[in-house]
Amino acid sequence: MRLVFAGTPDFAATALKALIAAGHTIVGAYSQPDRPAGRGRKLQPGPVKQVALDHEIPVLQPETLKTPQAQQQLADLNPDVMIVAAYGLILPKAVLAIPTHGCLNIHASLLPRWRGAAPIQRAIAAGDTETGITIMQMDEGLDTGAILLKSQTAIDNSDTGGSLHDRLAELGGKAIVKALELLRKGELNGEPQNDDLACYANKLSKTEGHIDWCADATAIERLVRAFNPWPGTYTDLADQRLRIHQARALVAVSDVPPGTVVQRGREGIDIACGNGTLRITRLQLPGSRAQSVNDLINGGKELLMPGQELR
RNA sequence: CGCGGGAUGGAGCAGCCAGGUAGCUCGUCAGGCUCAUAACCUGAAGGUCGUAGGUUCAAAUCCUACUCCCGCAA
Repeated sequence: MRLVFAGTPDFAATALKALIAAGHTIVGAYSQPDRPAGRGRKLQPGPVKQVALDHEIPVLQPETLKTPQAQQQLADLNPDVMIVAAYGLILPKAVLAIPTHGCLNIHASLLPRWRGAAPIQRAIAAGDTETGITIMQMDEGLDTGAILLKSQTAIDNSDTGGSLHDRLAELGGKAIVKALELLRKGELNGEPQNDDLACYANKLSKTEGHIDWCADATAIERLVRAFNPWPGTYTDLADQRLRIHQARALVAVSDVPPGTVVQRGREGIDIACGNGTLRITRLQLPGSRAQSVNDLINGGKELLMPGQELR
């Protein structure tokens, strides 16, 4: 089969590598145009582009797929299937119809739950105990297409956005390879989604990572895990912004206002929350890299002393 | 040329502004105390102060360039 791949970040690159390893022929790889990124704002190729270049797969980076020219370009590749994973561009109806078997999407949740941009982090933040990968036949809606294949994994309470992302990326690669195998045998069948069970995973923003100490400690802990390593959670101490990398909720309740440091020790720094207490175990100071609370105390700085308040 | 912070034994930091003996909290190793310990006491090892130049009698410290790391912004 002639496959066209479309994706941009690491999650998609892992799937692309799985397809290549499974011996598939990729006749073209779509990826978002290089954007100025990082310090110095240099143009940087995304992970999918990098993998494609390494395997001498032609890379296409149109700004949009809405133009007739872009669509003709895809048609010229004469694809049987287009595999889409975290591409970031809308596929118009005309594009969905170009490949013989349409477009298959690798989505990082068990649809119809968590349709949208950030299903991995939203699942952790919501306290889900299970998530997975759905291979879906794309239609015009946002992650509304028929479900072709699911693969699940448990979320445990040490999972972070990063660890779950990596696990799901691997699962996604395996799932798409399996789906194509079923498609080849004519055994890939779709099942419509139950829209009543749908919910949406909104895009993550950095400001969402600003910890609200009035919230429940367990909810904050889940946010910290979900947003690690990106976009990260933070709080303000006086004029310094502290990034919180690791924390866990304690049941202990104190009578001080939420955001107040109640205890400071080598095992962690405890902060009063709206309900419960959050023990910060790993954090990052301005200009520095992430460090454990033990390291912070070794440094001798009188930061986060009991009684200080975080905002 | 986007803005700013940083690099000092294995870890986290102080010292730099006002050049002159390598410091602190840990870790490691050895010994001691103890029924015992991640606790306590004593001692030891371990550092080209990111790299390369410059100024100086003398540079971790002042000047220049470069490398790498971090935050913001994208």
